[in-house]
Amino acid sequence: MSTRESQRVPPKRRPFGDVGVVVDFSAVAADAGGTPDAAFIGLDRRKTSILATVVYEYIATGEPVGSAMLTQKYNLGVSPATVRAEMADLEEEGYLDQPHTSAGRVPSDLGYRYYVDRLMLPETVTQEERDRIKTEVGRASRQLDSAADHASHVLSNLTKHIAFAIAPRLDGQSYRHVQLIWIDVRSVHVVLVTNVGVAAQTTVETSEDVDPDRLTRACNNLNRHLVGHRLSDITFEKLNQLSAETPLPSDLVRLLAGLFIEQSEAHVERRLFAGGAHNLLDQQEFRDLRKLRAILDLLEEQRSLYELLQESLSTKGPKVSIGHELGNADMSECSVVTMPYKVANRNAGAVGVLGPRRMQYAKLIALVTYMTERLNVLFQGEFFES
Amino acid sequence: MSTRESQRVPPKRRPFGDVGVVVDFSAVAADAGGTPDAAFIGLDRRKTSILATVVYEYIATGEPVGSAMLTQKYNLGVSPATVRAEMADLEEEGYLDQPHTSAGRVPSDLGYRYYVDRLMLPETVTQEERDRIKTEVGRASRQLDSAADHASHVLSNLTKHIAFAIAPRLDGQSYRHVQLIWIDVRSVHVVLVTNVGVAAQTTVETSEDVDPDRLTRACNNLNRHLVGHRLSDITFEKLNQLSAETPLPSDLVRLLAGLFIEQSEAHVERRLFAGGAHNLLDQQEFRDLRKLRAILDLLEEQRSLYELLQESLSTKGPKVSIGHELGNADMSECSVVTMPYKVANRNAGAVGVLGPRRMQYAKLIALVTYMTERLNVLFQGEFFES
DNA sequence: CATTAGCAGTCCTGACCTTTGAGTGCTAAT
DNA sequence: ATTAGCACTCAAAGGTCAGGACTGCTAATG
Repeated sequence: MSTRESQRVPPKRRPFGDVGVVVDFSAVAADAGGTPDAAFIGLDRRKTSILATVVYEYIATGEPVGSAMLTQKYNLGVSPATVRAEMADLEEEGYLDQPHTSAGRVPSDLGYRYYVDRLMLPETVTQEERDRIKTEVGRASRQLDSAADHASHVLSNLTKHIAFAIAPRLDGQSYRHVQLIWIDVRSVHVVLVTNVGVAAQTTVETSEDVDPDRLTRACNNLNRHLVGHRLSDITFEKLNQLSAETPLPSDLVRLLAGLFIEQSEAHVERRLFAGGAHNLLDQQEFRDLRKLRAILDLLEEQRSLYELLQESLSTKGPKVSIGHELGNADMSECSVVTMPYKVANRNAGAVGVLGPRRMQYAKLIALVTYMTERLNVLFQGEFFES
Repeated sequence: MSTRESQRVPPKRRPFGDVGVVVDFSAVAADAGGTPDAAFIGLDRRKTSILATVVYEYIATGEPVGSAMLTQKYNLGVSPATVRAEMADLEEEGYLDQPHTSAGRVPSDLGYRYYVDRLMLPETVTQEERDRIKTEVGRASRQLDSAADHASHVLSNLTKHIAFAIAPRLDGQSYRHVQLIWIDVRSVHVVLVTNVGVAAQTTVETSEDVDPDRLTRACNNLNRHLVGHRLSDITFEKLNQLSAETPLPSDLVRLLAGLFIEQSEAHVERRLFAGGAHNLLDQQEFRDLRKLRAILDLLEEQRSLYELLQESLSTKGPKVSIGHELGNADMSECSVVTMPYKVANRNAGAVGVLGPRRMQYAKLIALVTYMTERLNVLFQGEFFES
């Protein structure tokens, strides 16, 4: 029925084509794959198309979209009145919202969700984008933290949103080498190298005096005994035992243990990298300073972002969280795209992009996906020959 | 005359006392030291007092200050009309501005300058502030970059403004130790330790294969020959010469040379640490999003901040730059307080605070000064026994 | 009977006006 | 020299109003 309708009127311009819209009345069915109707759970074709068009248009313009404008701009082949009726239904069913009685419609969380899950067409990453990501990740070389740092920077630049990343967990990695560098009698610099690169570097103030020679011996001793072990297998007891042979300051042993094992809680702020907050200023939805504030505070605090990425660790592909799905009132006008990356074939970290709900989901998914692919390559293997 | 005036009227409250203002009609003269009139270049006593009060009040409230309000709140002992006349003079002479005909007065750059140079009373740092700075600087231990990073963080938290710092220059420091850590055949991790701590740590991708044993020998060779040298004395030629004995990949030699010598240009972004941009949101002067934008872009770019700090390297005490003095149209509504810190008794880095011109100059100077004192202590000496 | 033209109704937006009040500069009196 | 008094200015806040972009409803229609 509706399909016939849209074909009957000879389109003055290719329907949707001019504006690059992702879906049209007939195309939707085709895109749905084997069972066309699978795409339309709860919604008939025309509703689906209208929903897609509304979401697409709203993402593009940021203005509530009205029926007249829609029929005209997208050559829908039906009258505004019909579109209005459909929109009213879609609102009833919760896919659209109306800011006020005499305004157009705006997608609801559910509307965005439906769009993301079933309607939008995948986007690609341009060659320039690839290049920037590749070189930037490349520059991070084998420093695990720095990779996350670079990832968040380049992603925020490319997306013009806030981007964030966590450095890889260490527990899937294996011990290669620890270098204890004597700084002075009361401080030691520690560099931990795993099978994928430099995993940690930090300076400890010790409460006992340290002798340089003894430090070297202890260091050799550690390396002799621990090389090849998975970090998560190295217990505090084992370290203590090794330290008994060639004594190390207890602070140092504790620190090492912390590096190898604890990992999770204490290091939130050290492991999360975020950037691009200034991009929020360009988003019309954040012209309200209080909303802006709320988001910036969230960033500052880091906790929420960290948890978002942690959650995504257990997923496989990209994960989109829309508005209230984020479970945080302050973020109810935002969406987040996250995706885990692997170290030695195991999810070990994640990157994400945070922006207004009105974001280019497909594009961001493509970018985030490509970024994780590069990180996967960076971290994929054993770089040591052993 | 004017002094008698102010004494004739029995003050209902201690003049200026209640609001903690920094100066009153008689006090100004006293504070000026030996030659009282030295403080009043171009301005008589009463004008000076009024200027001081206007600046103080404006900094406190952010509202243009009018004559009536001033006489009343500060018990000046003269009538609003008199104050008005004086204000008109002060405006004439360029110390005050008037946003519009029917508004009160606002300090001009020149007004702030006069206030900062001659009128304001020094502020102190509270015990809490001391403690926070001390512990935070302490946590940085002997990592030079991390000290700058911590400094900018804690300063931005304490001041609620943007704070920034540059990591110390290396050229005054002397070589203690380089650790070359073999990561894989094509990457090496480099840790440079100087007489004050860990000065650099970075990973290089080499274009030639690296043999671990040879790397160790080369490393020992470097250390044997270079220990004790000032970094600025280590030339590219010398490195090449050493590398001839025990060959190192040319990339690595270049990197080392860069670490020791080049320092200045290439590393801007690596050496500047800034934080606290979100604090701008609370400043009423940045409610205009475009101004906010301009400042954030500046931050992003880093160049300007870096240059500000570089300039301050040649000064001794705290340096205050007000509005147009900053020489940057985008910053014409901001002021900056900077101060250098020393490494081994030589200016080697600097910290700064950036905020609206309407800032608590005395307080910020106190905080910045204390911060540099702590950094000086951290970096003051030779921590090695040699 | 799904669709649609027509229409009344809603309500945001922006332009324009008025009022209010804080603050000024001038002047004449002290 | 100082100040009380006064007319004047101008930003900010509030109120009114027309315009316009929508809507939902209804009756007509192929």
